[in-house]
Amino acid sequence: MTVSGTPSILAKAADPRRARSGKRLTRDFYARPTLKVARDLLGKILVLETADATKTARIVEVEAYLGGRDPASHAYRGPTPRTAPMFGPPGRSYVYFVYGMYYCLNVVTESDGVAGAVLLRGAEPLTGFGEIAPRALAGPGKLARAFGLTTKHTNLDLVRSSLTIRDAPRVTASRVARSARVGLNEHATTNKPWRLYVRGSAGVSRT
DNA sequence: AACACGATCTACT
DNA sequence: GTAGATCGTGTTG
Repeated sequence: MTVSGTPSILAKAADPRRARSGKRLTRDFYARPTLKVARDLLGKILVLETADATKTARIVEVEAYLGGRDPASHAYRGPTPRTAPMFGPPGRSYVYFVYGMYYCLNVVTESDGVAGAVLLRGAEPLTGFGEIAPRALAGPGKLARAFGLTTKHTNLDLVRSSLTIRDAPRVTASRVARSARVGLNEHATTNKPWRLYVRGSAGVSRT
């Protein structure tokens, strides 16, 4: 921010939202308030490089999970072995196992020591899924399964590892929709509209 | 050591 | 719309 409110060239160059399509998102992108990171992750490209292939998909649905003040967050009651990544440095992965058969991928936000994460809930496959590629990865379990992610992929550094996110053009505000988060216990009052998705995308789990 | 349950998905009525 | 699959995790005893 500048004193006048008009972004200087330097401030603009430092803005983590600025488009650098194709390049890895850097640490400063993740080291921000969770809701802003969630919003800006829409349209970005999730990438996993393996010996076989490089899988890529466009992120179209996310949910923000704030730490200590968010009763729906795994981090609400303090760190445990499972949730430790949420309290660690930004730009890491947090993968957890649910319902005895599914994995969910999160991106860790906020500064080191402050809990926060964005759940990746839906994506549009782009490359690396073979001839019979699915048309959509709608739902966090399906997304993680399509990428072959397990708890072995938790706490990986997205800025340095083979699991990463590449920059891509920002989704326009008119195409972004918000709703309450999915699959939470009662606590309707605490279920804020922190689910963000791209209107009309096949990769969105529900509308 | 035992227990209750979950940031889900699929199949079936 | 509802039930069943299936097991790691956190909590309680």
